[in-house]
Amino acid sequence: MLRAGAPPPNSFTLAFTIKACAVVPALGEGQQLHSQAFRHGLEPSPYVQTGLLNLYARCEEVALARNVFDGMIEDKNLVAWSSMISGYSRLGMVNEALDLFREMQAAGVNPDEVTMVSVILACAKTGALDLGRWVHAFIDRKGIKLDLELSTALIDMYAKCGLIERARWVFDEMVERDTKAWSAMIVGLATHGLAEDALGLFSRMLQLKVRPNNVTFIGVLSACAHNGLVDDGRRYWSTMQKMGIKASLENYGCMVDLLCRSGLLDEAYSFVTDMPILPNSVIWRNLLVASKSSNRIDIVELASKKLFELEPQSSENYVLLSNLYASKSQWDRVRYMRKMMKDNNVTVVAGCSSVEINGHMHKFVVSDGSHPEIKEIRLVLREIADRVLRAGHKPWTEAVLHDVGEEEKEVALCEHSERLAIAYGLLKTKAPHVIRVVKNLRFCPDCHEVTKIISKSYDREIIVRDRVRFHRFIGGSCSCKDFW
DNA sequence: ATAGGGTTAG
Repeated sequence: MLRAGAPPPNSFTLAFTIKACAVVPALGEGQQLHSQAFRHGLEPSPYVQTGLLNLYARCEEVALARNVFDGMIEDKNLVAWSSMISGYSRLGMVNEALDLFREMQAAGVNPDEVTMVSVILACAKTGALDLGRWVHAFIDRKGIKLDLELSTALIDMYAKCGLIERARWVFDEMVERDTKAWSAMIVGLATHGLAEDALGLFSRMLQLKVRPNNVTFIGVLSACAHNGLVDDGRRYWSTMQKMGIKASLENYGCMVDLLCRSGLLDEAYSFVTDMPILPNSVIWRNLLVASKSSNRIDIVELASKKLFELEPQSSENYVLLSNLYASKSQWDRVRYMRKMMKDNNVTVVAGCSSVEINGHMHKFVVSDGSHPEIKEIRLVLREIADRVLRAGHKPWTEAVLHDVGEEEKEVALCEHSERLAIAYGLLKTKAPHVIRVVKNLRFCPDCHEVTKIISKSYDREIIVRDRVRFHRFIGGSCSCKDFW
């Protein structure tokens, strides 16, 4: 790396090259620079250290980052704390991020705008609304300035946590807005199914001569897709080309989604086959789901073939196809999918739910017995079942899986991840507390119904929601309407 | 002369 006879690096040259590796990001090259720092005795330089810390954080190597962080024995500065927090946030490790944030203040270091962006990001990523709101209040209380980046992060956080009106409020308060700020707001409105607002905002953006980018168009196109605006969507697609914005894979994905939801399967199919770039698994999956209720066996076969080529290890695809065949009573094919899973050593990854309690996110997966308080949780679960039954409702939803054994089925039914999270929430809070559960996968209308009963019976407001989707589905590909 | 931050489909 370093030529013979070249002048030795100093803390300046090293810091710059490390930063270059961080922005790429290039882990291997960065690590070579790390050993150079050792060799030339430049390790103690705070600039080199924070550079390395940030490099590892951006490479999602949080353990390596932590190593550097812990090695900074002298006073850790604000930049080091912020970098470490952002490393946790990037990985969605919201508890670690917030614990560190608290630790930082205990150490007498005052956070600034940059620190707060990372903290807000962690809340956005995990859907931790109570925490997010607390962090926003903290920002106000400390008089931290809502600059362009922090405002954009707040808009995104509120939108992802379901408070679109708060997101709008932050947006309206901004004195200066760039493409990213507009995009965050437009995407947020689109996820909430507010097409009219999203598209209205987009035209205001154009009026004000702010140039949109491909992310802005993700918002615009998905707004159309969520609301069945096929013609508008097509028009915006050509607008995008006319503006000289190169469509990204995500933009193509939005168009496929638009056509699929509107029941235009043929058109979606030729759109995919005519794409100038290779479609990814999201696109093939969308097409597969859309062709579920059609007679287009050819599309089903091609899409599943592509899916298994692209993601042979993803259980999602096997389950999807297995359920598709089951819905058509093609049991031999269902069995074949099961066999394929076994042969390829694919295991089902369970969905998970989290619940916010006293500033921490507690995560649960289906049938997870590893929680230290699982005994108490199970007692609450039993009590819930009794109360729901007394209210005249079946306590558990029917299994979606088709050939699990009876015993296995019993467990799967009783210990839905969101049910565990609700039970824990009931255990840890007193009426009339709001229990907020975030589910990583979509939950079924039946769960919604049961949740209402639990809510009433325990005098607690219980909100179970999907992590990021807030719109109501329309069109042929999805039918789940009950989100809240 | 050096360091940490925001928008991305289903």
